[in-house]
Amino acid sequence: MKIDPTSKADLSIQIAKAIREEIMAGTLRVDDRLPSETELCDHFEVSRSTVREALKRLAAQNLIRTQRGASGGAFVNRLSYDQARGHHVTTSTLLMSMNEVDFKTACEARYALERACAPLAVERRTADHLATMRVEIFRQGQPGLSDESFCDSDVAFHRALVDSAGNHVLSYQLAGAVEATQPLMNMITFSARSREKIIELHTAIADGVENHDAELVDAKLAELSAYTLQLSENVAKERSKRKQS
Amino acid sequence: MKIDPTSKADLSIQIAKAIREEIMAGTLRVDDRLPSETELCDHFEVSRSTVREALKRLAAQNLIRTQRGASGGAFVNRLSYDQARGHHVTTSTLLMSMNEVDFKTACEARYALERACAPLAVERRTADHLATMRVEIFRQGQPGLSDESFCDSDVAFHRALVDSAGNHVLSYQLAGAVEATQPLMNMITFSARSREKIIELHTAIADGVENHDAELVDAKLAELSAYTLQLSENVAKERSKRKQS
DNA sequence: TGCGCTATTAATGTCAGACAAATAGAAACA
DNA sequence: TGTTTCTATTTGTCTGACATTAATAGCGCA
Repeated sequence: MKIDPTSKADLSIQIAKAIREEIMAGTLRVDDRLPSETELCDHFEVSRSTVREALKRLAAQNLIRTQRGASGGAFVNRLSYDQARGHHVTTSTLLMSMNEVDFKTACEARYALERACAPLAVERRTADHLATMRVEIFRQGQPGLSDESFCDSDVAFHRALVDSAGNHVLSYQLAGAVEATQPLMNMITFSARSREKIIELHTAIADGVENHDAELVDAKLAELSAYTLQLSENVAKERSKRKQS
Repeated sequence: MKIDPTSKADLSIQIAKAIREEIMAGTLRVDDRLPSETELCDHFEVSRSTVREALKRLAAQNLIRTQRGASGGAFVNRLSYDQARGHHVTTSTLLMSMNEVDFKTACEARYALERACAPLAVERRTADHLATMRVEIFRQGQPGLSDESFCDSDVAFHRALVDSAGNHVLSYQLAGAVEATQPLMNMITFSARSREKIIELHTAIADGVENHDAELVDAKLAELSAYTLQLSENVAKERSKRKQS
């Protein structure tokens, strides 16, 4: 646990790295207390500001949490699925918006992954998951629902589908793919007719999950993927038409 | 872009959040320069240390990069796939080790996702991907290879498989699932016989990808998944036996 | 004119010391 | 014994200073 003062890298980066490696190696375990800021200053022979900047870096990754007061300090944080999911979604969303990922690529990735959940979902789905899916389908059919709310409900539906596979790790990994496509989905205007079609597919998927029919779920997800893609292409066409005129 | 000084949350957290939201909303775009630290101090009415801690938080998420010197400053960073992948792998690994994810769950998630790539991989694989896969298979057959190196090669093989699907987003999402299982895989001792079996399956997969045979790839991945799981169960049995004696 | 060196300047990185605020635990007290 | 107060410890914030880096303008000189 040492740093190289001659290195070009900023001291706070080096210190953060040193501590991060101790956490990943298991030398520092969940809920262990790190030395106090003053002790870290002594150890690394840097000022308190530098130590603090290093700790903030770690806190930004949810690796540590801090507490004030006597017997406070910085503690190794247990990374929860929720925290990790939130991070993953943020990063995925930014990655896709900054690199101008086209709808086709995003859509393809999303449905490929979702279809991977189908066999597990039909096997393990609980009444809770089914209920959530049905509720969201109902919401989607409400008249006067904004496009944005429709998309929100869509995400909730798909999240329930993914969760019904009963595998935390899978749910976490898919959150990025599913939720990060939402901003792209929000750019699509869903006509009453297209909503009807989507609801029909959602219903078929929910039925398939309920009846342990993996093949049906897979087929309907493929259809949904193709249909979503087609809608996005229509939007693209409309836009280029408007540009010309 | 304001903060609430009466809030309980730390100022540096609030400031980081405010700036992060501007980036996510697109108000601040890639390569835009943020105001200098001094200007941010004036704007948020806090000290420079506080502003700096906020910036370090954002830097830890690769959202900004900083440059010294005149015309330096903090710039909105374009999140690269590599950076995002690195983050994702780190987080996934920690998530799995801290929450004591069992091998079965991790393995199931990993292979479910990998099988989702198969149809795309057989369609789009390039000569490069195939060559990488063959090279790794060759490495895996070298005598005297340590278990760790064998696992490294295994990861490289699977990464090539995933990449051959030709979808950046998919590759990014799967990196977490594939690479984060490596520490768990490293706990398995691969006998000469089990290595032989795995190499056989890898070869069949590579053949399937080369010959555009999605069904074969899918089947062999399923076999590989089952076999890996079986190996891990043997390890678990051995361990419990040793405990009793 | 055009090239190369230097000084300036503006920005981040680091340091030092102070005070504020929170909190747990000890001490004093009813 | 229960409650309050005090104290010590630790993180959060502020202030001001200097170090380091790097772009740029200015200057001298061929």
